[in-house]
Amino acid sequence: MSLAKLAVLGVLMEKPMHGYELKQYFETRMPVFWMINYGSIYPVLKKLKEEGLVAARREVSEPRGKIVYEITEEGRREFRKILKERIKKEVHVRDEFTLHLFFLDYLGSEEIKDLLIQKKQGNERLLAHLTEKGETLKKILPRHRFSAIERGIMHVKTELEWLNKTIGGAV
Amino acid sequence: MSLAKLAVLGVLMEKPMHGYELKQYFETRMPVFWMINYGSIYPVLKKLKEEGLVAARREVSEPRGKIVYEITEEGRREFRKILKERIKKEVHVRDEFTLHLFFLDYLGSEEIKDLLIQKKQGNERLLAHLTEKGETLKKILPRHRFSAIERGIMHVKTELEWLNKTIGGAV
DNA sequence: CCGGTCATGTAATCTGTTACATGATTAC
DNA sequence: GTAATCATGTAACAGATTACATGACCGG
Repeated sequence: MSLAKLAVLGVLMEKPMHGYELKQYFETRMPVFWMINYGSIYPVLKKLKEEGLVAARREVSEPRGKIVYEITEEGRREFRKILKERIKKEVHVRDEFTLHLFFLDYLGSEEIKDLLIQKKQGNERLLAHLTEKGETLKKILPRHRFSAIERGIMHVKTELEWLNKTIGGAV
Repeated sequence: MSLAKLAVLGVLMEKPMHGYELKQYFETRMPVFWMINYGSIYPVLKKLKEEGLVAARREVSEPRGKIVYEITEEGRREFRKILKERIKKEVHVRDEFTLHLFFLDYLGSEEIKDLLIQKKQGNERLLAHLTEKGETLKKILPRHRFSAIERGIMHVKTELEWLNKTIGGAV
């Protein structure tokens, strides 16, 4: 199962939704952390329906309007199964930025410093944003969803620590 | 430019290589941090050649053997330009595991605990591996390539900190 | 009635992985 | 001579993004 399918199925675990609403959900409830676009959502919903993991119904009141998708019992079982499997998969430290860092020595030391300072500012903005978001979300989010945000904050702080150290060392 | 192209070009910045050698380079010099497979390497080399970013020459001694690729001056310029551009791009906290965490509350608390403990063990193994690797690489790697490894270690430690906290809280 | 946003969808494209296919060279 | 590994490449597929296309509905 693709990540996009798992993501959609996971959101539908909460309540039935239509495609447009799903997009908004990602934008407002998992901002910064996850995104998905219409070019994925509709094809994914179609496939999930074909596999019997979601059921679709057109709102009776709106004959040409929204199509609401509801996760089926089989969908819930499958979701839990796949989620567990994926989490078990190997841990990795593989991200784009790591690759970029491997090549950083090919740039000039002034350039490097500028780039790292820019990164630092970006991370500071992100930290401020997450901290604020975290405060307001603390009470209303389910336990582990909040702890996912906490985790994000911790990693951003670590990134800042590393950036400060590296910028300092680059003087 | 795709990540795979940047990765190949970045490795060729060090010295001319043939396809098979490139694969080994990633496996031995950036283990855990980055990987690339033949199905990408050869098509990427072909494209880079067409774009004039690398030059290919067949080893004279081996008429049917290795094709050595060397980065061109234009390739070097382009590599530095693209690397800077990519680093400037927005900071993100988007990874598969984050998405999975958002859905963790749909699993049972025993299952969650088991999964987190498994993750912890995986991260401990990874930390041990990186620490050992880091020790031996410290002297021989260019400055920022080493600091990329340090960064990896810091993030793995943060992950462990978060896992311990979360496992503790889940009791 | 007109602009925004709600709502659904497809087509083209890009990137990357897996699997397959082939053959040379080296070590035993 | 035969197994391992060196070496290059293609084809099929999977996953996701971007751009395009369409039209309903609502507020001013």
